[in-house]
Amino acid sequence: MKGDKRSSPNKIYDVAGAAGVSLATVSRVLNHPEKVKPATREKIERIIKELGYKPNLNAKGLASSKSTTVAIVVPELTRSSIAGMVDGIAATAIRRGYLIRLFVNNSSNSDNPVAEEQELWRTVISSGVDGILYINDEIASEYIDIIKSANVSVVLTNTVCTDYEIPSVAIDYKKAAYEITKEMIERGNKKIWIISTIKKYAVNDLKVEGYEDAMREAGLESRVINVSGKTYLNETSYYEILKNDHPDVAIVVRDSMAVSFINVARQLKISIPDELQVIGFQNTKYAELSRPTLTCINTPIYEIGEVAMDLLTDLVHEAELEEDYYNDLTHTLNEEREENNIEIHKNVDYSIVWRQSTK
Amino acid sequence: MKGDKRSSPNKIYDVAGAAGVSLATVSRVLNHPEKVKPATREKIERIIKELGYKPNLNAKGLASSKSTTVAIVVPELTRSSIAGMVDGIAATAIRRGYLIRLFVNNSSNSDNPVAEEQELWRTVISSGVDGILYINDEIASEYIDIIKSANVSVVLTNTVCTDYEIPSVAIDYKKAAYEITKEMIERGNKKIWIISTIKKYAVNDLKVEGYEDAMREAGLESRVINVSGKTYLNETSYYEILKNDHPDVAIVVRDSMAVSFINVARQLKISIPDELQVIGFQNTKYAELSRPTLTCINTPIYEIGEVAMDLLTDLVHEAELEEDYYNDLTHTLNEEREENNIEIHKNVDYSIVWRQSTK
DNA sequence: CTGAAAGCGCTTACAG
DNA sequence: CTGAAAGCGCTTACAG
Repeated sequence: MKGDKRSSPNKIYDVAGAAGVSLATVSRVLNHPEKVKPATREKIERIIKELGYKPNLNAKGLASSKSTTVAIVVPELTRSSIAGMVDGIAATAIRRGYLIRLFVNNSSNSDNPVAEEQELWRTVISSGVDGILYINDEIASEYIDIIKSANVSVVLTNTVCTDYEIPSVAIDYKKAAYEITKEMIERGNKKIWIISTIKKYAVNDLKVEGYEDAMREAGLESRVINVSGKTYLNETSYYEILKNDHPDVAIVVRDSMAVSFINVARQLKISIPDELQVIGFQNTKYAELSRPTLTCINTPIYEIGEVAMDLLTDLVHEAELEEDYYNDLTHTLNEEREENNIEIHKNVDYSIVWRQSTK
Repeated sequence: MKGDKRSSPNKIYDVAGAAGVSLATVSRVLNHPEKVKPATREKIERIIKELGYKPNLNAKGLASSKSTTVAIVVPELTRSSIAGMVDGIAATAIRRGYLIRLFVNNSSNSDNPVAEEQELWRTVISSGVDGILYINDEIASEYIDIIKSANVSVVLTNTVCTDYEIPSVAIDYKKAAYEITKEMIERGNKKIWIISTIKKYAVNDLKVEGYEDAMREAGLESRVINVSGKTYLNETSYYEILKNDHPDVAIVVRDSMAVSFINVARQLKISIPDELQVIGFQNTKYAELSRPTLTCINTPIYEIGEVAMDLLTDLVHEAELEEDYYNDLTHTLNEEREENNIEIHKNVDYSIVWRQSTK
């Protein structure tokens, strides 16, 4: 018969019994240790350790309506850069004592993406998390109302959104593209192209805008080329383009696409970086394994994850304090409420890694 | 004042009230619909939809001691192949109605890895999940006892383990290495090397074993070269090796390492595949972006994730049925219990993708 | 087929 | 500083 050796976990009652106190006191040691006499507290802490007691999260969540869990909503993890962001989030979550509930957002592959994603938001919100980190290219207005009417903090993580009220952490891709373009112009290059994706990604649009701004300022003509993100498709496009003409500099919105571009150029005997310089975005391992190695805008996605999780945690704590404040009727109505000083929009700095594909 | 527009979610009471039934009936519609009269059921289902009612998971979990949540324990997601596995798991989890709790296992970076990982296991188990998917290179015996004494199903996912009692889903790396080595021998190659990692990974040891078996069988001499997994370190090693000598075929345990190897060989004017053929494991995008493109053992990690989650779900259901059976005292003691027919060890097939790095 | 009621394991005002 | 007790939102025998 199964289950014989299966030990059922210790309850808070067991700890209380072993310590000779009531379960209320054990609970206090766990949640408000400052309210418990040090001697009692230390004894209970010792027993908790001895028994390996871990509170039942469902019970705790139900009683306190806090789950110490945040949701992460991501598109596929294999999508470049998502995994690194989640690693950053996870590391910070552990540090700040939160568990993670993972939702993979597959709505873009659905027949009815809007309905599916609204349903996803409802599922996420009702799953009882304290906060939500949303990662995507962009977020559509259809979901903003759902977010605002829900009683949870949300941080948009590297996700383009026009609504200023929703907290966000991002990289300023437009500025990055602007600056690298300007730098290449200052180095004497005039014929600079940008290579983006056929499929509209808000993030890539920003890069194109930054590029176009720099070109316009310098009185140079922009050329935006849109190709597939898939290697086996874009190589054909690259070939068609490069067999006739090539720029001095190509800025490519993803580094895997930049490596394909280099491969095709080399096949056509276009010398890199002498005749053609190539710059990618992201700085994944592709850049290092390419020959010549690829110069990149390094976008610190791990750090984005960390900053986003830190911000979310701060917002959750803030919301709890606020709730306590309004539940506490002892203060007078006109009493000054301490200001919320959390900056809800943060940018993480990018850097440039110069390698062999530029001169 | 914050919170004005925040709507508090509907409770099961609200649904019951709107439908004119007791909350027990609503709960039955949710959990045992066959026990409710169709007319009543349909009415309640309609109201649930109208109200957008979602049960509180903490309450549900507490009352039923089932969380419909599984834990995934992973090393860093950026580690090659992990993200793909998690995507496979997540897709299957949605299909089978489970939520995911994500734990990133950082114990290998700790001062006291064993203690830290034991603590992690306790945290995972006590978090009240119905099942656990554990992903790693291998699992040490220190944790097996914890697993066995816990009241949850665990599936080791692409993780080497010598204990036969713990369910697992994997790729037969040893067989894959054996077969590709044999194939290259049959094609007339004699000087075949395998390139593995300095750091011991159980998964890579299996590949080396398979290679060595095939070489021994053919009466050929094995040569195992261990280098760093990091591109900027292994390129130096490759250079030192290749400047003196090179094999007919190099089998490399990771495709990113194989691409580095190709890059160094080309730099030394060793012609690929004419003088040197290179084969990698995994078949990530690196293989496609390499020049020449890289022949690979394609290890279907997404499918591993799917199969593992399916197996876990089956085991969880099985455990529930079993529990019901033993709780139901109406059956006679000698009555035949239907046999558990779940195969707890599954292998997922690999394939070979032939590209330009072999002839 | 349905409802009243106990109970899941916690937290937290409240009273002392 | 501590304990008795109510309550969080569900599930599920039990009785009808």
